[in-house]
Amino acid sequence: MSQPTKTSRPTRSADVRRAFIEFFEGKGHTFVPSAPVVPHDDPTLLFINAGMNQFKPVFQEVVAPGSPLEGLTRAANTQKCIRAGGKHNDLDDVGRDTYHHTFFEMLGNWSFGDYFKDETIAWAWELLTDAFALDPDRLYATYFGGDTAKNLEPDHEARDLWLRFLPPERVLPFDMKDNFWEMGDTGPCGPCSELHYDRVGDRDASMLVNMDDDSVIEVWNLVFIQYDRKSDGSLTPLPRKHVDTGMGLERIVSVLQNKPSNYDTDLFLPIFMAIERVTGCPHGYRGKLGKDDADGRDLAYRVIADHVRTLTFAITDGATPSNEGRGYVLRRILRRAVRFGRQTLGAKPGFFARLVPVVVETMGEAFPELRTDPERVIGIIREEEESFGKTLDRGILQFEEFLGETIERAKPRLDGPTATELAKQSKTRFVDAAVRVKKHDSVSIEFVGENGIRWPGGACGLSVRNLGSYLENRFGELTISGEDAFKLYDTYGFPVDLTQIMAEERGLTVDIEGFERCMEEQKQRSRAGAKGGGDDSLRLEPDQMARLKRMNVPDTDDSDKFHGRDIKASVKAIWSGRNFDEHADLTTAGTNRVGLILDRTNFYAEMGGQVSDHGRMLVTRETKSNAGDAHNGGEFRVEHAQAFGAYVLHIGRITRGEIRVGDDVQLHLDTQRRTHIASNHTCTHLLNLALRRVLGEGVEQKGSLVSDDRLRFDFSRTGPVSPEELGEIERIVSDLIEQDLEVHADLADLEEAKRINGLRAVFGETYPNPVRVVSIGASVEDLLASPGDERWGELSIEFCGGTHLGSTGQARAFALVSEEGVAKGVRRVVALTGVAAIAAHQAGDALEAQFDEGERADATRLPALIQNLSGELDELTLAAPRRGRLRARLKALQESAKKSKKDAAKNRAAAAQQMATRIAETSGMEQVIVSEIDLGGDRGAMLAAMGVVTQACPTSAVMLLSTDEDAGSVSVLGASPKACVEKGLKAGDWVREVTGIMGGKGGGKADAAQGAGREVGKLSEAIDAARRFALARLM
RNA sequence: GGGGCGGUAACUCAACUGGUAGAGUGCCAGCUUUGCAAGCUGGAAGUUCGGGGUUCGAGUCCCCGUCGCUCCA
Repeated sequence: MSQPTKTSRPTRSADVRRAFIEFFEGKGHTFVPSAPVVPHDDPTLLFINAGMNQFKPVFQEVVAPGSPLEGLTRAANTQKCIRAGGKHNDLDDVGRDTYHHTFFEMLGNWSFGDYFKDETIAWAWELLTDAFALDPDRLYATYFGGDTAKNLEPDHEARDLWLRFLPPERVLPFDMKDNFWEMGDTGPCGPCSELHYDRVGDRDASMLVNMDDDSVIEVWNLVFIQYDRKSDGSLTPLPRKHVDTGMGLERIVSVLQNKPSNYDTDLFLPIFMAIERVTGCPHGYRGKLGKDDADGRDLAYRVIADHVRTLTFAITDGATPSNEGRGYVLRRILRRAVRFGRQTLGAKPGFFARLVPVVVETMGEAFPELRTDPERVIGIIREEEESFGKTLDRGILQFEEFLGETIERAKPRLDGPTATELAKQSKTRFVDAAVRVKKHDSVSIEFVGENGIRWPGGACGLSVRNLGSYLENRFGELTISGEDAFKLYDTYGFPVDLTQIMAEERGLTVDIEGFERCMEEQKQRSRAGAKGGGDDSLRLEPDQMARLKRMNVPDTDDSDKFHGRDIKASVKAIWSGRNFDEHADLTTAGTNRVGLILDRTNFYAEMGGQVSDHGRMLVTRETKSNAGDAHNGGEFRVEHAQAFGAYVLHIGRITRGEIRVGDDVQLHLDTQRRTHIASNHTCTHLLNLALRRVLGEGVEQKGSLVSDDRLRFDFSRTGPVSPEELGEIERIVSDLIEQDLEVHADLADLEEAKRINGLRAVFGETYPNPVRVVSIGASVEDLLASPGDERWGELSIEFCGGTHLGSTGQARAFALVSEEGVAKGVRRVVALTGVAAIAAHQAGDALEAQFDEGERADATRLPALIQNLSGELDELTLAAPRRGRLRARLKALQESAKKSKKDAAKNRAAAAQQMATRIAETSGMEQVIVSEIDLGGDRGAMLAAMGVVTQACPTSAVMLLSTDEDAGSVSVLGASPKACVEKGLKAGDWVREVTGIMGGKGGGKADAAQGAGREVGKLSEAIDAARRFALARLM
């Protein structure tokens, strides 16, 4: 008995999204746009997998000052999520049911220490029954029923709040597994409460809740974060309680549209239509599952639709398919989709990339970032599809080889061609295009190819006839070993089930258990390897930060981090990595590193790609309580400084005496290091500007590292940067240094600053307000006075919190030292400044001089010179443009060296030929020719001579000996024509015998052999022995 | 982070337990042929990814590096 709708129910997915957000905006929530699915700054997370990810710092109470999250108490949004690769989701399940996805949207509302269970539950009820107009009789609520073993009370509070809206029989308790949420082993956690919806209605479905029944599904999970779990397992109530809710958009839309499956909604139907069009599959999506979907066609539709969403979003947000980390997850997802498309739907190569536009079209309004550069996404996917095709081709060849070996093992001898030969013949047919038929014996094999990839079976046309039954008749059942199947998978990326299909078509089976065993071993190995490297860096986990707060340790005041002068501060805490200690000294701390927290600091902590300052701390006044002690003047060497939330941890070693909490210390920066860092940082900005000038506006910063000895800058760009362009970039930066422009840095209002013409900000980065603007060549004041001024477009203006030079001239010099690709579409340059840059330029000058000399040098000296120059060219730190030029010159030198070497060889060969002709003439038709020849150690020439002699005297056994005075050895070559071999003279034995006499070794084949003797003096003895040996055999 | 496989002529790939680096395609020249992805003959083209080692001798074996592919974490 559904009541009349108070509000008209939203049905289009776009309306559902909007209605949800507007509902919560109406309840005082701030709309915070979805974070990118690729968490660039969180290496522990492959992808954003829940709405709360971007709010983690708020829950952990570690929001950096000035962050957009600061002061946030209520938020709502729809968050794009990817679940794949982690423990959460098995990729293979996606598409087999109606609700697993690798990509989905999570609608959510949050309270950060603001409202709690009462409002959360009331609003959830109001949204579903009023704004979404769902039938209240079909809703069931669950709450946490407590856990006696863990000493946790049932959440009666939530239960009672539900009873305001629902009868008791539809408010159900569940255990830890279903209704208690934990982020990790430690940290914030708490009970949760879920809303479930009965798709059928007019019944009591309470027994079906949480039973994995397709008709009764969870639609909304409300998490009440009220505890903090300590490392010892105990729970303490949080001072500030939070709410985190999540409602899967795909699922709620299916409910609102009255569809039995997420895939039957308007989120997927347009994609299905596009798949039908792009694959040319004659049948559309039917929505069948499992047994009803016998040919797996609907499964394929679902897999492809899900995966194209994932790939489109992930690539848009900056990830790329690759062979490691999250890139690898993407690669697997893409390949899975491509295989389903090609195998089941008969799609043509490149079909998957053509699905990107439909995703952009349907989702572009909610997620405008999709529209920025869809061509890039299409390009990356297309390339990846193509390389997958190559992988499969290689795998097919390898499969044929293994197949041959398998058959060979089963029955070593065959009449006619061996099975291996058969497989090899068929292999060449694979590589050829179109249709070929190979006939032999009773075997007829037909392969039909299609633009590079040949799929076995069905739709795409590869069929192998008769081979299977032929083999079966001859050998009975054959099995491809687990090792072979695993090797195909492990080394060539060839999917096992494809191996199975191909084996079956040939009447073979695959040892799957053996395969699994190999797989398990591989996993063991990887895990063992992963444990090796321990991370010994000192870190402050959220747990410890909370503890510092309770110890009343104030946030570190870092407002002195820019000026670089010494300051005084006092020690507030000492972190050993395990405990907060009262003191640390040489003996207790030993060589271990400890972390100090001060009330204020002038150290710049590692941030935004800039490394931290180094320096020293000297105890100036000891704490009164210990004034009597003899712990005079402690000294601490700071090797690293890192910010954790609002605390700056100074990491380093005690170098003298002792440091206690409460001590006053003098902070002394390593100013030389700081200057180097500033120089590299300022030049990074100049470089950014120069890159944009030379390579165009398409240059987007993708990463940056500023350290004391170099700077590294990654940017978007397809294809390498030419040496000319590099030279131009280097010149522009050098010019800007030459001009000695003043560097300005000031805080500005974020919105105002964003309007400045020519401002560079990093894509996807969030900036605090007020934001620090670093401008080179114009004061921030001037910029803000007329933000639209065209002149600013020519300047370097960036949001940046780093340390910089006072003016560009202090950098003194700049040298680009390398340029390389780091990922598809991303290039990396490394550069030096200051003395290091000057040194690089000087080294370049010196090397250039050597080149000048080398180009005038005599041909005989050239090889040695080239070796030397090429070594230096690789070893020396040089400016990249110059390196490019010198490489070209080296190439020219090598060419000319090669030419003279070839000429020399030709001359020697001519000489050798003359000598050889004379030998042949004087020897006549003797059966055995043993002759000394004067060719030094030049084996090539000797071989040429041997060729002449054997050609002139084809029936003679020939041995040539040449003394190499320099090396003190005698090279020996022997040749024995077929007739002589048959009589028992094998060239290998002959040479071995002769070289043995001269204290050397040698060997070879029966018809030709070579070796060398060590004792030049025994040459004539050896020659006599050679004759005797040969004649004895030939008698 | 831990494994597996690979890098040879412009391209695609051969080369057995270490023993004179080859084939097809393409290129160049000539011939034949007045046409279309034609035929014949000849030719040029190699730092076998870089460096070190073992060896009488290394494309091949060992070590280091580099690049590509691939699996696992």
